[in-house]
Amino acid sequence: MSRKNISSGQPGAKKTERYIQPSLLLALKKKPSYGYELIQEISQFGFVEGQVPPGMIYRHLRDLEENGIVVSEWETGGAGPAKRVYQLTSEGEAVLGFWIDYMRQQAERLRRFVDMYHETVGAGG
Amino acid sequence: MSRKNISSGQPGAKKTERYIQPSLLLALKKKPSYGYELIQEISQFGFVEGQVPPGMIYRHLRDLEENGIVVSEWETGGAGPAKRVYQLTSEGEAVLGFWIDYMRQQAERLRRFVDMYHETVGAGG
DNA sequence: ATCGATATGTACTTAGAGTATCTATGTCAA
DNA sequence: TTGACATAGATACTCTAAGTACATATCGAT
Repeated sequence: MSRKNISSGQPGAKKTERYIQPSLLLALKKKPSYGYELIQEISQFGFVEGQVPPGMIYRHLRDLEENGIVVSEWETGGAGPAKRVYQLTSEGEAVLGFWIDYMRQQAERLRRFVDMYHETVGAGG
Repeated sequence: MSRKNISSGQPGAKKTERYIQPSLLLALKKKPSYGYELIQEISQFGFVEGQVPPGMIYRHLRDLEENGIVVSEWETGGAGPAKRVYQLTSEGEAVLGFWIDYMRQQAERLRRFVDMYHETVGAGG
């Protein structure tokens, strides 16, 4: 087919907003955690279907740590290989605060948009 | 500075969800329109600050037309240079419907996320 | 000692956003 | 009648971030 997949750019297609960073931050606010566990935790928030591939999580965590939003330390005790346990910094708390603000506003914009759609349809469009 | 800008990936920073495609589709559902006018129209929805650069709009419109979501025709009458006027196809209406569905769900997820944050904070986090 | 599960990490590719620039046409005024 | 300006559309280039695949290390069980 020369024609591109019609679903490119549509909602369930590929590039919908996944909110991985704020999900990690909120999970870490609840309790310090590590990569593999965070993969499970953030699936609860519902922004991603299935599980986020580990590579992405570790990339995010590394990035967050470089920016002082989280800090980590190795936890060697316990079963299995050592875990790198992350926790929020106070800077991270602030960043999460910004995210929450943005997300509340975004939710509001989305609701307004959906309302406008229904008004348009309802008015005989 | 070797350290990357701390705001990378944060909400007001760069890569927040802009919903340009559904904005174009809803604007076109309200009435057929053309590039320059659409730039004005979609700013009302509030997903982008300021105005979207023309290049992006035309890229989107071309993409939408390639996928049969909109159709266009030249309107030579009227003042100024000719306008390429777009309108939704029935397929486009369906796509907008999917977007609306997704956006309502996304709004719901965002609200839940924000609620969870406040529960965490409120519970003494 | 080797196999699988857990856990973390790196490398490669590509899609999409951002940015800058370019062309064309009509209007208006000098 | 031409030259500047506003409108309108289009394209090319760059760069970031997401997606994907693969690689490494450790521990426990058999």
